[in-house]
Amino acid sequence: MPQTRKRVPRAEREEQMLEVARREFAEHGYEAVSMDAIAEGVGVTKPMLYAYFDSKEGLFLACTARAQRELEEAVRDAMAHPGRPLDERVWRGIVAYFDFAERHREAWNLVYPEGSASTERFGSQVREQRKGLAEHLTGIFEQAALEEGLDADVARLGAPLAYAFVGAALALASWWADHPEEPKELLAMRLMNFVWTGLGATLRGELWLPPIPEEDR
Amino acid sequence: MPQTRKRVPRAEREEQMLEVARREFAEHGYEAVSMDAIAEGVGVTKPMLYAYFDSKEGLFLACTARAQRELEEAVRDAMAHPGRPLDERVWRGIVAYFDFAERHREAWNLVYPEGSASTERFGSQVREQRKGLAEHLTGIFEQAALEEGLDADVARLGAPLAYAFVGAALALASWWADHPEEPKELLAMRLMNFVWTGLGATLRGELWLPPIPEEDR
Amino acid sequence: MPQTRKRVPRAEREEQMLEVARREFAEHGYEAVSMDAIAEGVGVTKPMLYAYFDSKEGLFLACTARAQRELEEAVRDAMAHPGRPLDERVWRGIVAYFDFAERHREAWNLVYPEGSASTERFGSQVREQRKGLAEHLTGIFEQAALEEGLDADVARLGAPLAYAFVGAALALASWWADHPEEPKELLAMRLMNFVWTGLGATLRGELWLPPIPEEDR
Amino acid sequence: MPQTRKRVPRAEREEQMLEVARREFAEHGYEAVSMDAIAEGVGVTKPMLYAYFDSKEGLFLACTARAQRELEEAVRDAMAHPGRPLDERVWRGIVAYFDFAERHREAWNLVYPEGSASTERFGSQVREQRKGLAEHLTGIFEQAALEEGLDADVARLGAPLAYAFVGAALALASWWADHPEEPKELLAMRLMNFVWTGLGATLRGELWLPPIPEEDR
DNA sequence: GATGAATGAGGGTTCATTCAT
DNA sequence: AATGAATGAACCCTCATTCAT
Repeated sequence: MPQTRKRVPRAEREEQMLEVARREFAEHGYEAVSMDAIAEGVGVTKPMLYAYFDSKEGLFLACTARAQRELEEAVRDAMAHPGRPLDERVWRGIVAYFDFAERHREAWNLVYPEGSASTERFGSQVREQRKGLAEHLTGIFEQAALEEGLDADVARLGAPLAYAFVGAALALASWWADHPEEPKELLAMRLMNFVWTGLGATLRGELWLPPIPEEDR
Repeated sequence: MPQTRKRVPRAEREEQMLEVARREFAEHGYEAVSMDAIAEGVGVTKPMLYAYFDSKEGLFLACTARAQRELEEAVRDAMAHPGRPLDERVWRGIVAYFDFAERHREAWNLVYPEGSASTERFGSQVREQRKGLAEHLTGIFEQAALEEGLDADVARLGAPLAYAFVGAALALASWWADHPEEPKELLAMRLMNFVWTGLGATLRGELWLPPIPEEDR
Repeated sequence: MPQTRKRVPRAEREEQMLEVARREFAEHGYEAVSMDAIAEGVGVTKPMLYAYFDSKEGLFLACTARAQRELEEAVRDAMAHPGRPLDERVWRGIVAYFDFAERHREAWNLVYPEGSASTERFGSQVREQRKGLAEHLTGIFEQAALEEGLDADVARLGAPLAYAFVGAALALASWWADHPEEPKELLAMRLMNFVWTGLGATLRGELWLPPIPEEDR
Repeated sequence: MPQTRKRVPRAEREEQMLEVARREFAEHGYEAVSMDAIAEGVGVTKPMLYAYFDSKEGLFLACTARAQRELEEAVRDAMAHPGRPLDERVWRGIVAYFDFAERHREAWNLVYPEGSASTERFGSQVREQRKGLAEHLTGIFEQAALEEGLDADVARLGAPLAYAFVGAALALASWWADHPEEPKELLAMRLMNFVWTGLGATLRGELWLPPIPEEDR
């Protein structure tokens, strides 16, 4: 005789589930979290989880997708100042990025599960989701390059650099986790300095060239 | 009657085990690999694995530690040209890095399990191991900065930048996995350009400063 | 707000449910069918199923009982030609039997779930229902025997033979499923020839006797 | 710390498992039996079952295959009296059949799970196994027919009749379950009488023809 | 008449790990 | 040095069934 404990409308329950699941997944990783644990955390029984999310995989993917979307939106919004110069917009993006890492640590861990939450076999799917940010940056860079009068070929070089950029930011945020005393703005400034000069030079077509190896001389 | 299948000296067996385990972990991730599968791959029975490595965790950590060490050594060796200028040494390091990613994909996947091999709950331990490279770079940067006459405080700024540097390299290597047509050297050059100018400027004390926000004016 | 989707009178709903349930049970077997699936097939929610049939078991039994009744009626009706000789009546019964197997495959599968729909733990109940046909035949045989002047004791021998008869028919129908090219009438004729001569002889008191075993001689 | 309770060689354990599983499946049907129950019956834990039989399905199929083989062999052996006339050989087969049903009730129930042990979705596989007996009979009938000088076309008619035969025997054995007071030999004689006359006539080419339907006259 | 939300119970399967030989 | 036999503990998932509306 099923004891119906509390009747909560679907949307709300879904919300609760996502919240708990996100926390658990972020903290322990996909494999280490059991559906039982999540259910208990929500105060429901397992079948409800399956009724709403079909499978553990489904629930996990729902969590990451949402976290991804939130991060992307935060950065996007911060950069959406059409009239302003590119460096300022990038700067705002960086700040938003670190801000998000600080204020939504769980979501952030799901997006960049560097050794904390595992992405396991979801690699492809999660990476696909993750591309969003880099692609967005790529677009901005290309456009900016074109506006500055560079030709399309050079502008297209921006793509891998956007990825490198995001990677640098990610690594810095990771480093930050071990040095929480560092103020966020200083961190952002560091990244900006690190990245902006080189980026600017590259987009302007300046080139560093490798020294001719001794053995080739 | 326990059939002693083949008597193989300890060192050799250990080698075989590490090899198989590394391959399996790199390809499927920690959780998805069973001790059964590894034992079968080696051609031994499970108790042997436990006799040599205590636990699954121990075996896994042995794999990552070794992979980590190999990558580190490769980069270190490449940079060990005392007389040469810093830019050249960094350049060589970058090339060695990408080279390693290309030629020892399995080891590389264990070190940077971006969604393929999971690090799962070993986050802390693996990250600890992983620090090696960035720390090494940090040391080099600091020393170079001192040699260039900068004071120690400024030099210490190099640390987070070294992390950012490695992060950028990692992201670029990831991007590379999706664009294998790109020649490795071009990639390395891109990273060098991206990173070197900014790094140099930073180490020289030049500073990009954020625009004063409108609302503060 | 509980959305009352469609108000359908009880009898009609019951009909729909039985139809869907029969189809599902016949195709996948009792255990492999979930109440969810049936409810969805009908376009109702599960509680309705329970309101009408109490339990899964109840629903299933309702399906088989009905299928059983239909088959029985078909054969009965076909044999109900009081004036005609017994062989003709039996012949008509056989034809009706195969006809039913062909035209109401689902119902037939529920009655004789040879490896398709499982009867599972309902063995006793379903077998009880299934007896109907054999018992009916028994009655006819007995009556015919009496009419032919045989005494009651011999007539009673008809009972097991009636079962054997039905078993032979069933097996032949199963064989038919693998040889659908065979015309139904030919099949019926085969069965009739197979069964009628021996049956007639038996009812007439003729006897085949086993050879005296060598070891007894 | 796994408490190794008793060490039993593989072959023996396999035997135990098959025995228990057969009993359980025969009595309650596939779905109603849990691996837990079987394991407990054997005095082992579940993983051992999986180590030896891969899956519940595998275990079940191993049971039925063996039961099938045993029954077939019993009947085959009984009929293997090359010099003797066909009727005697068939008679011996029938007796062996009922004998088996009586003495190995569990195995028999697995082969003909008429409402007791369910064959569920294994229909095709089990039926395939089951064909053996009928096919064997078919062969014997054909050969006998040829020996009696009938032409091949008529002889081939034997196939469906062999199935009908086996079906009749099965039904009779089922009926027997409800009338255990009946001596096995009498049952066999009944079947023989029922079946032999008709079969003989058919193989001799005699034909019962349906009466011309009234409406066609 | 009808529904959405909920549950308890259990089933198959897999795994890391170990004892006895 | 090596193995075959064994286990305890989970885990994912599904199902029949019901309460509150």
